[in-house]
Amino acid sequence: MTTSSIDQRVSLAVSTVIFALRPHPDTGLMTLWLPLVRRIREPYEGMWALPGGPLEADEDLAASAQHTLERTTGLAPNYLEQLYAFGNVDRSHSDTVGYRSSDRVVSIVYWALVRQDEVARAVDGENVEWFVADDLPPLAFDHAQIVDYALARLRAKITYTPIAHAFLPTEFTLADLRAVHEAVLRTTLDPANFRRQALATKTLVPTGTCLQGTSHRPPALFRFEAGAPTPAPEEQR
Amino acid sequence: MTTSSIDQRVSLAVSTVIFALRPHPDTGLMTLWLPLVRRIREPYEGMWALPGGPLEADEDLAASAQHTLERTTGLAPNYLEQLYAFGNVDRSHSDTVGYRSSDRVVSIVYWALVRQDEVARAVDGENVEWFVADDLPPLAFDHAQIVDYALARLRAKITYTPIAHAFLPTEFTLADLRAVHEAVLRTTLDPANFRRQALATKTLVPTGTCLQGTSHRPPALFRFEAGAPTPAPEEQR
DNA sequence: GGCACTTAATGTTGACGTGACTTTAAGGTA
DNA sequence: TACCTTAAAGTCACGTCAACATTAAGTGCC
Repeated sequence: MTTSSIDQRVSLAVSTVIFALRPHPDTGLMTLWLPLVRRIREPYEGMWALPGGPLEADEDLAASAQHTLERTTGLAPNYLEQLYAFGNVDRSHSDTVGYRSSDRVVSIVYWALVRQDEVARAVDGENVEWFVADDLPPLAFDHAQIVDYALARLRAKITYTPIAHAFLPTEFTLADLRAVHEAVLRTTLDPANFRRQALATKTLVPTGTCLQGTSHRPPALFRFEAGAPTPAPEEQR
Repeated sequence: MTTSSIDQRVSLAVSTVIFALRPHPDTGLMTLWLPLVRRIREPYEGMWALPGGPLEADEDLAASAQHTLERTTGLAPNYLEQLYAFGNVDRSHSDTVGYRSSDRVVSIVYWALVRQDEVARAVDGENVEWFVADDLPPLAFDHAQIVDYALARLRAKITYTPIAHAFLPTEFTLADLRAVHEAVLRTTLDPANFRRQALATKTLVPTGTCLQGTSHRPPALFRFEAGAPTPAPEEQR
């Protein structure tokens, strides 16, 4: 039915959408950011793209994502999950740009969350820059759609799974946790109701201590319940 | 950090977990079945495996899944969605069997649903056989885990998304729809409550007609609301 | 010290969804 | 006509949740 054309080969890449929280320069509000890498060769030379690279023959998929991440941005993610495998034939030149790559690329895309303090360690190198997730420049390939999908996934998953802690240090207040939700979902949440829901999940363990040094009633500190951070199905059992 | 060993290459395959409903031979109850293909070469020769094949260079991922499906089982799925990309290095010889394949295989796995009347068209060839999804023989590679994951996904998704209709013809009664849910989830559901929930989704359109020839009150017929059957993210927008 | 101010934490109330169950409707069959 | 079966609609108690109110516990200012 389908005869493979000789001048085209399928190669496999692993890319990652990495989310982090930082204050917005204008508003000062906590906002979702992600690091992008500037392409230094055709196609799409000079444009911004997701960090990624070819899959090495002796690397697991998730390991490949982590290695490229470490190599390009210096980041160690606190949460990593497979997003989707993008592999349509036309995706290299989907933006109607005249570029023609001889190789067809199938990208297995992961999405990752990093802690706020980890962001500080990030290498802001020559060709790596952070952008506001909801206000990105034009991206290479189909990476804009991929980011959209990752954003939708993050926003959906944070509402029914305790992944917000992946943005936070080991000890945090309920206000911290709520701030993460509000930043990700871009809404305000009722503190009282948020508390009730958060405590109902049973994934929060009170440390017994309170945060001191506030100019008001000191909030209780919590820790996230130990437990596997959503293992990939290949690692299950 | 990682030097690719010379004797190993990464190749890409697309496989599919196909679900269909048939009465169980013993109990007569509606049950989940899936077709498997007998392997005719090493590794795992003679064992049962998911239908699949190498990705052709000019084929989209979903198209590849559909083509292999058509080729091996003769089936045309009514629903097709990407499940996961399995690509760990050790997955070819994960069962401690002595087989050694020189190539490493990354499988992009889809899951599919076929209508009951479509199952009749299925080719029950020499090397294709249907099995009860929850009572499978030992499978080749890591396919048993893949099926488990697909089963979990199907059971989770049918509870919050209207995909049950993919098993049914265009017109059906609420009892038919409920029977699908009961077969997939292996439970009994309260008819009255199921009706309320089903109608609340607004995805069911009454045809106005009733099913005749029953030895009791004739049930109303419904049609599924037109609408894209969960497009893959690459096809969105 | 007393008061204003801020956030933490707890309580209250009404709307809504859901599971278990009951009642009525509409056919066929003995 | 009595009876059986399933369809379809209705009832009720319970739990969840958004919205709002109240109390608790600190700081800073006069």
